[in-house]
Amino acid sequence: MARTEDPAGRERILSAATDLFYVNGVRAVGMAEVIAAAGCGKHMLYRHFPSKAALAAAYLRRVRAERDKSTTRALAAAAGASKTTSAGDAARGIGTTRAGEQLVALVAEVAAWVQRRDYRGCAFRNYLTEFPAGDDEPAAVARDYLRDTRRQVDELVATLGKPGVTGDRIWLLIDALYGGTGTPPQVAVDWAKELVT
Amino acid sequence: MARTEDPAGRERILSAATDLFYVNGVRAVGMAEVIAAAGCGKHMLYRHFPSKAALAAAYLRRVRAERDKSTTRALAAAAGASKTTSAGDAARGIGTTRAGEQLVALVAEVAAWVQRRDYRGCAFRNYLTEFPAGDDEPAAVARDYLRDTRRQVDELVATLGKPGVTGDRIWLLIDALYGGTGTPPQVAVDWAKELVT
DNA sequence: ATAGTATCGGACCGATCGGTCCGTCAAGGG
DNA sequence: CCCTTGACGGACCGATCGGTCCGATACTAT
Repeated sequence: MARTEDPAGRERILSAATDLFYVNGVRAVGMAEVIAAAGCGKHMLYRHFPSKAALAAAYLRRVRAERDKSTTRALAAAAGASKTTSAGDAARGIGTTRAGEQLVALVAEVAAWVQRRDYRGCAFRNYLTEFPAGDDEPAAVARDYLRDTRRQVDELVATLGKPGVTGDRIWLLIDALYGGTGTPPQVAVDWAKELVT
Repeated sequence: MARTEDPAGRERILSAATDLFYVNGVRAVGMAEVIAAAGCGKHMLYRHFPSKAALAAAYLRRVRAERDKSTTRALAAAAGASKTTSAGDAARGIGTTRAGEQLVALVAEVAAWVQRRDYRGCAFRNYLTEFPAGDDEPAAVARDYLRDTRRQVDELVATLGKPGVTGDRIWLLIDALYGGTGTPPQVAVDWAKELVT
């Protein structure tokens, strides 16, 4: 091999694709646009990502990793100085008051997320809207994310002693935040606080 | 003129386009597909709708008309046997208890809407997701709908004697319903009832 | 210095896009 | 009866899509 195999090549490509896909939508962005933004050749792109679907899947996985990290951090902070790393572990073995605080923290984390500059909706919901009949790899990544986060809420609510409708209501608030059309996100956070007390 | 000028031609085209656009997304549906589904020639289609954007705008206007009719009917029913036709008139001049019932009726109407067979999200939100930077005619129709319905909620809440946050919370429930990802819609309706009592 | 290899960037492919144009045909009125 | 009129539907247009291929280039290991 001659050069160093591409040190940050894949990262540059995926980073550029992430920005473009999220801001403009996956369908609206062509591979040529990604190549131009990444400053590489077609060779490099198709070496790392053999198709547009593979690139889109990597984009969604990247967003998911970012979301999971932020969520896990928020849950851990709400659980106190616990050294738990996975959300599932955090949900189990913590007192019910902790579970309530964690649910509020979960809603607050989403509220903070949707207030980011250039927030343009949930990347996973957006993808499923763009490809409603899609059964390809990125669609699976998107659906897995929604299923897993929904399960995360359910587990926390199960730890809490509240009636079963609380989980649905928390998830209602999260859905509202992700698809929000102007309502101040703090309203959802305050409402979640009332819900768990 | 020879033939009858096209009695239901425009209707057939718009009906076919509405189904295709809503189910598969505007971007994913080509004009040839609309033509095939409508069973007409290209001539007819481009006579009634000079461009795809015009057809998409007509599609959204059609959905809006359907939504407005259903909403107005629900509001009138909640206001009693009033003979008001416009939602704005219904909101004004009705007692505060009526306004509360109307807000619940509004949420219930959306809940019923999202439980329709083959519901695939809010057509207006979907379009804005597919064309995030769109400043064309259909985007304006979509944004107008969201703005007007939001204003409708605000007016009803103003009639009600509740604190200002109630309007945001009602709208939160409506946003959650439209972008819902599995939560039973009745949960939102029940929550709205608690909210206005 | 030279051989070898990885990258670049553009030519190129077939398919499809929205949109235009026109030859053909059927129907209704003089 | 013919003749006007309008719809059909396919040919066609330029542009763009995702994806392949290849010549030119530049760098590294020997």
